[in-house]
Amino acid sequence: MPKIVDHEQQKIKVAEAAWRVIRRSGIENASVRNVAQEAGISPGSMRHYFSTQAELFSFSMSLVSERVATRIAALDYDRPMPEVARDVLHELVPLSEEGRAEMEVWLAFVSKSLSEPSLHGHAQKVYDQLRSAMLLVVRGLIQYGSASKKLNLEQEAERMHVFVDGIALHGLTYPDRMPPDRMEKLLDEYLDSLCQKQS
Amino acid sequence: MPKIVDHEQQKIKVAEAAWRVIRRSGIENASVRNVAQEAGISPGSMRHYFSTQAELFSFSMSLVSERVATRIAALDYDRPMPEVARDVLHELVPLSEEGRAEMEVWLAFVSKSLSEPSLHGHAQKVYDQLRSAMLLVVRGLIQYGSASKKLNLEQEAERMHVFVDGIALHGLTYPDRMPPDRMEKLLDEYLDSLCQKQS
DNA sequence: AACATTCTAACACAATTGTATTAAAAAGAA
DNA sequence: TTCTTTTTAATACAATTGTGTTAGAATGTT
Repeated sequence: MPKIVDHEQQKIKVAEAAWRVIRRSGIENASVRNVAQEAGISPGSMRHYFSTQAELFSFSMSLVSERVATRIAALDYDRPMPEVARDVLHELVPLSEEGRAEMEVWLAFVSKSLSEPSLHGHAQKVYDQLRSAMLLVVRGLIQYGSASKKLNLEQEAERMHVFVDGIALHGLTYPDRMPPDRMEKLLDEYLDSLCQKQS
Repeated sequence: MPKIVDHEQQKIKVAEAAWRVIRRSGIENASVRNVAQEAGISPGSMRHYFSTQAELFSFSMSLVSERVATRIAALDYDRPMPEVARDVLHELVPLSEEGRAEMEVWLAFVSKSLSEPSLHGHAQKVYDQLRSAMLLVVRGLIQYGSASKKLNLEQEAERMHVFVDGIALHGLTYPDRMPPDRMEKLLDEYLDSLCQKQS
């Protein structure tokens, strides 16, 4: 039968090329041709994986959230909850170069989703997943006994969500003012304050 | 002499047209022609005010921050500090339709500034101005006596900055999950907690 | 009313865009 | 080796892009 190329693998390769173009030149320069060139294939060939630019964007956006979700799922949860919480939050903030790349691209897509209905659904889905993750973290801290049982779960999760995304945004857009060690410090102090509220 | 048109006023008119295009169709569709049409003038005529698209973007971005700054400066500061603080933070979050419009555009520009060096300087300048505003608020709350004198000024201002921008980001990108009344509640509770820390 | 100066509008240009079509190349199964 | 099917590459197309140029309209002063 035919030449067998891992179709999915190829799509990932192209999507990652799209990421690089978006980081380097902005999403408005992520044209079919530019992305294809970055991926090292011909534009006509790329159309075989993504018949439209919208598909490419949708897939590329999903791949970002999938990567982050995979990394979080791969964490070691067999540890004291405060440590786990710390690691989870660290994955949601651009501490490493890899995380930074993903989040720069993510911000570009979220920003585009404001005027691009086809991307809006995914942005919302990830938002809800993140909120669930925050809920798990807060609940875990309480059950573990390090945070007060009187905390309002949803309220505390919402605050955590807002705070973490605020840090991520600052880390992305003002890396000089908000370098990785500063983000870490803010997160650690935040978790400490959460755990030291009187039970 | 010549036909006298308020040059500055005209530039503002064009910039506001650019905002509308950006909100409606994204910054990648804010072409010279589209913006000119939205402004009700001819493209060639627009080039008289902005000889290049980069100039238009730079001016439009600055106009956003200027508007917000003006509104904050126009607040009544002759009141108890907690009230003033509340009003200041409320201006930094998309509570009204006008505020929402400005911040959607602002996010588009900040996102673009990641890959557009010509916009990056302004984003950074506004960041520093915001941080100063946060410092003023925190200092004010402490001097007024509603917040503890033991608070670390810079640290508390940084937290406030992160928290407020997180709320703004959520309000922008997920207005269903984070409607205005929820933002207000988060801000109010945050200020309350700040003021109730033991002195 | 005539003039000087600014603004306007239309067109031109090469470059790039998304999408489509089509013929050649590649590669595993027979 | 031969064949079947997928992947590739090249080209085409109309539309849109940013930026220039240029001739004409508008307007307030003299």
